[in-house]
This record gives sequence, C-alpha cells and structure tokens, in this order.
Amino acid sequence: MAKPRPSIDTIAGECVAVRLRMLNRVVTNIYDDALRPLGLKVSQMNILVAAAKMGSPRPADISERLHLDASTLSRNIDRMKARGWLEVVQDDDGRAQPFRLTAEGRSLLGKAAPVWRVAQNRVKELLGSEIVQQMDQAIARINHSESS
Amino acid sequence: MAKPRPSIDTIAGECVAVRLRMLNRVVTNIYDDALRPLGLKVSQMNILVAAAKMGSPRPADISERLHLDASTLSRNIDRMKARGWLEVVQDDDGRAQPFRLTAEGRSLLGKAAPVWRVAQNRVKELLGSEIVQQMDQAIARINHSESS
DNA sequence: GACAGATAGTTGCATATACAAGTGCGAAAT
DNA sequence: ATTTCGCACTTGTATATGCAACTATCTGTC
Repeated sequence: MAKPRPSIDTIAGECVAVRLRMLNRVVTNIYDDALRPLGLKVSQMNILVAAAKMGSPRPADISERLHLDASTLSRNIDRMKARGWLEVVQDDDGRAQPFRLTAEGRSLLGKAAPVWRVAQNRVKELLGSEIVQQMDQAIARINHSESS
Repeated sequence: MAKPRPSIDTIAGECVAVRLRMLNRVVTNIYDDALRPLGLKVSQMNILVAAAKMGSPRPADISERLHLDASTLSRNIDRMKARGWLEVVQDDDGRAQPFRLTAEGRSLLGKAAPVWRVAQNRVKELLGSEIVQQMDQAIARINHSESS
C-alpha cells in the first residue's frame, strides 16, 4: 500500500512540523524575554551576529546562510537600519546593498552577549544540551542536500 | 568566572535559537509548499488536527497544548471560521468559545492527509527520521517542567 | 552596441506570532 | 448581595515570514 491515508492520530503523533513549530515558539519566547530589556529580538540578534561574523555581507549572503527569504530579510534590515544598528556599504555591483554593523549595533551586540548566555543556558537545561548537536546534524544534511 | 561575555563566534556556533528558527523555516516551507494546492497552511492544519483529536476544545485548551499564545490562536481561528472550516459550539460557561470542525473542515483535513504524508516523508529523509523522537523528548521535558 | 537572460533587491499582500491592555463572565470570600 | 479576584477571549500594535510580481543592474551572445 503506497498511499494509505494517514489517520488523525498518525498525523498528530508523528508530524515534524507541529513539533518543530512548537519548540520554535517556546524557545524564541525564552530568548525574546531575556532580550526585551535591550529592545532587541532574537530574530534581530541573529542577523547582527551573522553580519558581525561576515563583515559586510550582501543581503543575499545572509539570506542563503540563514535560509531566510530575501523579502523577509529586506524588511528586517530596514527596521534595524532605522534603529541605527546597521548601515549600507558601497559596492561596485550596482545591484548589491552590502551592509555592516554601526558602532551602536556593535555596542548593542556586546550588551546582548551576556543576556544571550543566560537564555542559552536556560534553554539547554530545558531541552537537554544534546539538542545543539542534533540540530547541527539536521542543518548539515539540509545544506549538503542543496549543494547538488 | 561566572560571566565571561560570550564571543560572536561562540554565539554563532552554539545558539539554539538560530538553529531552531532556521529548521523551522525550512520545514514549514516544505509542508506549506505541499499543502498550497489545498489553500491550507501547515499552521492551520495543525489546528485542524488538534481540534479533530480533541472534539470540541476551547481555544484555551489548544493554546495550552500547542504552546501558542491565546491572541495568536484567536485570530487563526477567526480566519478558519471565515473559510468555513470551523464553527463555534455552545457552552455553559459564558466565557468559553469551544469550536469544532465543520463537515467542510473535516473533508479538507481528509484531503490534506495524503499530502501531509508526502511532506512528512520528505522532511524525515532530509533531516533524519530520529528527529521526531528527539523533538518528542524535548517537548516532554518542557511539559514536565511546567507541571510544577 | 542591442537584446536576452540571470541576479539583487523591493513592494503588495496575506498569514503567524506575541505583548499589553481591555471586556465580559464566573467563582470565592465577606 | 457585593466585592474582589481570576479566567477566557479580543483588540491594538509591532515584528516575522513567504509568495508573486516588480525594478534595476549586470552578463553573455550576437
């Protein structure tokens, strides 16, 4: 039988999406709670970290590395530019809009780091510290499957 | 040293949130792509499944089970009522607004089931089938930690 | 050089998400 | 009975997310 219609119980009991989305909500809320005093959300901190690590990336570089839609990223960057955390960099290619952290953005990231540590520890205690390894394996498989 | 400020590399290399959010985007897109011909998103399918399994749940019941904010769920349910997939049920408690699937909602869920199977298989192949067990363990820990 | 096709980014639209604050109902204490 | 407190849900606001369609730029081909 190739296509026995899965029952409600099968879907509820096995669906990866419902589990992943649930964990995402719980974990995102823990980081966001911790970062709230800084006026920063974890989604934005992730972009700050990626940009700090990459130097002066183009949106397309971040988009690819984070598996984030270009249009989503475009508007996230807008908000962060409006707050003075990011600034654009000139580029030969007239299409590209590379950006980097401003001094203010770097300072904010510095303040966020110890707060991140608290949330990170709380999440690892809650979910088990193996979770990082497991997710890295899953992500490696995704990235590998795309290089074909 | 209790609080050595974590470096950018440490954050980038260990952060649970960035990994979980990335996986969530990738996986949600796979299910949403598969379900698009039905005009259904996986977020909505999850609510249909939970409601089908629970009978006539109150929003608060779903909210608790899925770790979903009440206000988020309120508007998700609105959209699904507007599409004719859900209907409200009378309740003694004047505060409660329990709901259930309409015939149309049940029919849609029936059509979604085989489509779900295709996406589910694709995701398990991509991420490894152990992922379901691993996430169930994490969720069990979360639910256990809340019962205190 | 002109045109076709690819690439980078933006904008319109719809949905998902959560916090803060509000409304309305119920229950418990007095 | 009234008051107080808590629960269930809704509404205002802001952010995040992605698809479709668009503009601008670059690149290769002729």
